[in-house]
Amino acid sequence: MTNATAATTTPASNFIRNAVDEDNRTGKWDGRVETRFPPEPNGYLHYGHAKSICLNFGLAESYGGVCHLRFDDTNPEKESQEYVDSIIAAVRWLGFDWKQHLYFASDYFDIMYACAESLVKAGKAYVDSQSADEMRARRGTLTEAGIDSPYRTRSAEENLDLLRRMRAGEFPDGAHVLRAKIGMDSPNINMRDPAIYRIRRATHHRTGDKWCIYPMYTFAHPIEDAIENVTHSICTLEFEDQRPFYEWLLETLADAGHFPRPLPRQIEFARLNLTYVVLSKRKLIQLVEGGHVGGWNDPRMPTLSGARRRGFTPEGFRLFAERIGVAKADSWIDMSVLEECMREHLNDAAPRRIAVLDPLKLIITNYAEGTSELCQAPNHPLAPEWGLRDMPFGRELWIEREDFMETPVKGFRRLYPGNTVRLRYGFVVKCTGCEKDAAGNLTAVLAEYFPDSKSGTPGADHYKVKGNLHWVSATHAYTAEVRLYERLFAVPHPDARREDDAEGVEHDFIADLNPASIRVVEARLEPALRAAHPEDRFQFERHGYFIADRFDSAEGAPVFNRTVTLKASWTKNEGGKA
RNA sequence: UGGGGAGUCGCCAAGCCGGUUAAGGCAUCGGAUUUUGAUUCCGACAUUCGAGGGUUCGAAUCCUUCCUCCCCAGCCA
Repeated sequence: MTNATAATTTPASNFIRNAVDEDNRTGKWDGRVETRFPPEPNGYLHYGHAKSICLNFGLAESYGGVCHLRFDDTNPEKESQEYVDSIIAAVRWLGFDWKQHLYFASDYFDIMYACAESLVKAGKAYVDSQSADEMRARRGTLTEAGIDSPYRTRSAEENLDLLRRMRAGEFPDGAHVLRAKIGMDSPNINMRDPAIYRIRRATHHRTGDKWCIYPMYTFAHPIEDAIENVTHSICTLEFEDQRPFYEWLLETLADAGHFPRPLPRQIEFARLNLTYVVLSKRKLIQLVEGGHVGGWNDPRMPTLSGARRRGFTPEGFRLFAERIGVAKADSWIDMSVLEECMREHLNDAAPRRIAVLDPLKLIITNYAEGTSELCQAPNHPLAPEWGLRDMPFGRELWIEREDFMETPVKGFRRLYPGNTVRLRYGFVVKCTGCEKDAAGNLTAVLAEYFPDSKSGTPGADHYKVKGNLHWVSATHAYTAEVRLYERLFAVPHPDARREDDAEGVEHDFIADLNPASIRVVEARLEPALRAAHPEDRFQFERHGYFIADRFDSAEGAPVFNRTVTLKASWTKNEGGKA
């Protein structure tokens, strides 16, 4: 229908595709493109990961290549199978397929260890017995060179013996560390003999207690890429300074015959920054542990599990990734861009339904009591093939409270005494007044209907009205819980420092939470909605897109989450185009 | 202050190994259609590419000086 569904066709030019094109031109990889999405299973995936996933899988997809799903599980203390499972579910939910390429860094521990021994034998790595503090003290600063460790000159034999005993468990945690031997005077701090293996007695979620030494990311990652024959290793900008070591390691190992050339190439891109949320794991944990949200999959959380419950769609994320592009400049994407991508896909994909979220009784005074009739409404205005559904009409209806004003503001074209509107897919009615209780509170709106104005009947089109309101029969309505979500934070940059923040103190982003990020209402839904299954998505006309909650819905009794509202160019408070 | 990156329309972002009028998307603003104040559709929207110099017939693209922002001193990834 619109471009949302065809969005995956023409990828825009970007520096990564240019690099791949260049490699293809020179025949570097014989046209092969192999990427990887390498999360550490130490938490839940968030919107930022979606960008990386779409980038890596999308790149492979468009070049006829393959993208691996690889778990970078080199730090057992922080990782768990639970995270592995949730990550697999999230990537699969996004619709990507890694074929048989599901890998774990931990499966390469033997090879990595062999590489370490190889480095030691070649005099390119040594066992340092300084404490972490001592190492830090001798690392130098940004402007001063570091100082060689007193253990830096150990012989290859001694280093090999020490490394083997490290592996054998002869030393306590922290007693030694294996370091690459490059140079303590490098202007790039990451090249000042980086640590590549540490002793850590921790049970690994996959290798158990087989190892008591674990490779560092710096050392492990390039090797993982080389083992898997990755061609383009795409990561975020903060690893740029790591690239010289990535290349040093792989060149060194290739020289020693461990890996064939050409070697994989690391390419860095700018990570996603989104307004109105926080994406740092540390802050997300605070939100969960502080009870500010209902958990990691709370629909307001910027996690992929939260997005799924919220009703966001994989297609929407892909459109988003394509729309924001990829570059090296730090940039901020407004949340409205993501929301609009979701609307675009949902507009195509979601059947229409009627829901009254803030019910007000409308009484059709000239409609016979105790009777009702059926009206037909299309499931999608632009897709007649989706068919029609029945909606009962009767004397008493529920309409939206905001669709009536006793004394209308300028530009208001809904219900007010004397005005005529169409009850969508039903009849044209003329407002005759309203009823109030003793306290003066509005209790019902009164109107008369025109029997010859029923939608779909001959002549019904002769009525020209400006307002089209949704409604649901009071005697047939399905009353259900509907959660109305809004943005998690009230400000665009919850983690940015503010003028009035105390010196040296981090801004309290919790204070910026949007108090209206969730509102639960008891809505009146059209009867057809009773049959919705978990994760069925709909557009509630004139409101927005909603999804039946996958966890809280019961058979025949779904509850709904609002994914995103429809765009609104008119509100009675702000006024607008009349 | 050392090193590594980045600065093109309100937000993204092509272009950048010099060459016609600076892609495209989003947003915005007009107008048309519309039984969702939605969608869709048409139209408008950077004499200017962080700033200043310079080279050149010609520069966003080359040289140069400067400014601003981001990243790096874990036995995290």
